[in-house]
Amino acid sequence: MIRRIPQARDRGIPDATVARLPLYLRALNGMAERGTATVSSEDLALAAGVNSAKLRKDLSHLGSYGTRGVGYDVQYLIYQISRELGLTQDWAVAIVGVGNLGRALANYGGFASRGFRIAGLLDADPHVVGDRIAGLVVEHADELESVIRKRGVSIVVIATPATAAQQVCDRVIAAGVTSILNFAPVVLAVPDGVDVRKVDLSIELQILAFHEQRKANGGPIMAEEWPDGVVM
Amino acid sequence: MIRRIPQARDRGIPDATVARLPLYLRALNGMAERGTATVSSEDLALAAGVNSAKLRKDLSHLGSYGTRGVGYDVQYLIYQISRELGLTQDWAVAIVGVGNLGRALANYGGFASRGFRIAGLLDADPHVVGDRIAGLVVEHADELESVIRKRGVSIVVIATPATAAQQVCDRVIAAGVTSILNFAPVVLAVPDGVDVRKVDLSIELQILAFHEQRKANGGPIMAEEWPDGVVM
DNA sequence: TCGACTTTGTGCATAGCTTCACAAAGGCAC
DNA sequence: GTGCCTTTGTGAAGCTATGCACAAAGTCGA
Repeated sequence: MIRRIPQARDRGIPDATVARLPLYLRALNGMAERGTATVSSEDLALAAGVNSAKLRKDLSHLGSYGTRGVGYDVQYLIYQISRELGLTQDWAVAIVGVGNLGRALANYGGFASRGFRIAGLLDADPHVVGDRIAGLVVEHADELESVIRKRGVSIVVIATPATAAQQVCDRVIAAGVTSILNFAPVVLAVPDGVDVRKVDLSIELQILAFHEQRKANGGPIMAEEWPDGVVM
Repeated sequence: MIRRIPQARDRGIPDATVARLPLYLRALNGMAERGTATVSSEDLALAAGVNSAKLRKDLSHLGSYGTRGVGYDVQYLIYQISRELGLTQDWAVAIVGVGNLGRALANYGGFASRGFRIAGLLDADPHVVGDRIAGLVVEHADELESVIRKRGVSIVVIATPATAAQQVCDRVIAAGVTSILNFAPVVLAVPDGVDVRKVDLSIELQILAFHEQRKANGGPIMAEEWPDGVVM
């Protein structure tokens, strides 16, 4: 009865591998553009910023697509990874929340080129509704369910303020969506079977600050006590 | 001679733990705002979306800040986590690339409230230079080194197009910066001792698409062969 | 003061991920 | 063909992270 939702154990492709496949795909696309026909695991690993043994093991989870003594056919590998990731089909994506971040996402070219078609932009602010962004007219958030159903949206991007995120989340799940990309700084509560991925702009900075502090101090501040004057 | 740069083994705090501390901090801040004085590992874990044993083990790496039978003092724990992450000091951050994403970052309230002060906005486009965003005037990218040195910038956010990212990266490293948050879809090459964290808007969508495909098909497409008509 | 109750901190077992190192497999020159 | 060279794919080992389960440590009422 235990169903681990965000895991990729279906056919045994480890999550860590799935997370790196888009990286390999990007490196391969760059090579294809430059006309490279085949590539060794060593070179591809270098371009993707990983170690070559890891790359080979990752690819081996998809199948045996290399040729010993030669390497991997760039075009063929692009196809295989794309297929595995589900990028050979078209995904209709709706973006909820059209602030600066929503606009940045709507205009980001990296989506369309990978099979992600933006099928709707929605916002609750009447001042934003009706704006034309990236070729789409912003619709009112009230239309959320209807947009999802009519346009076959299967992935929803939440780029709303934190306060609205859970409500939007509940509604899109009720409308049948099971894949959500959340940019709002909240932990969304979702039922089993729904995948949520989270991108948090400030968490990354905080992790950097941690390392930067360590570099600067050569160790943590040793005063572990509560400083004077702070009320407990 | 092997120096693992992006690792946090300085005082033995695992990377996985460091990555979750900001999450706990956010949950704690919410509780503090609602006036909660103490919290159990169970409740805090619930709010942060992790399991309580993991939370306790994470916190135990920082020290023994809980009280058995009671829980954790919210204010005290906020202080300890903040200190460990280096958020009790002020960090000067420069954002390079003021497109939609750069603007979203500049306007994002989550930075200022955590000790990250935006000390500079830079762009290479003369049409953008001079714009006033979030209280700052956008400066020309030529000023990069001077802004970094004069304002004590220690963390740089790269929000430029992919083509400019490596060049910007090289320049900020030459100017002494060792912590970089990269939003451009490229793998940056950096020397030892420089931390790069990467946020990739399209990789997350691709991972979602993978899981969504698995849900839809109940397994991978079984045609593993190269489709007819595609040139190898 | 004492005993019942709560909750932390952690030893241990397990699962997952990374890396090494090498046999197996294919290409290529002659 | 044959033998050498390159590069893949993978077993095995080591490392990191997770989660259980419980002793230790504290609170609180009587």
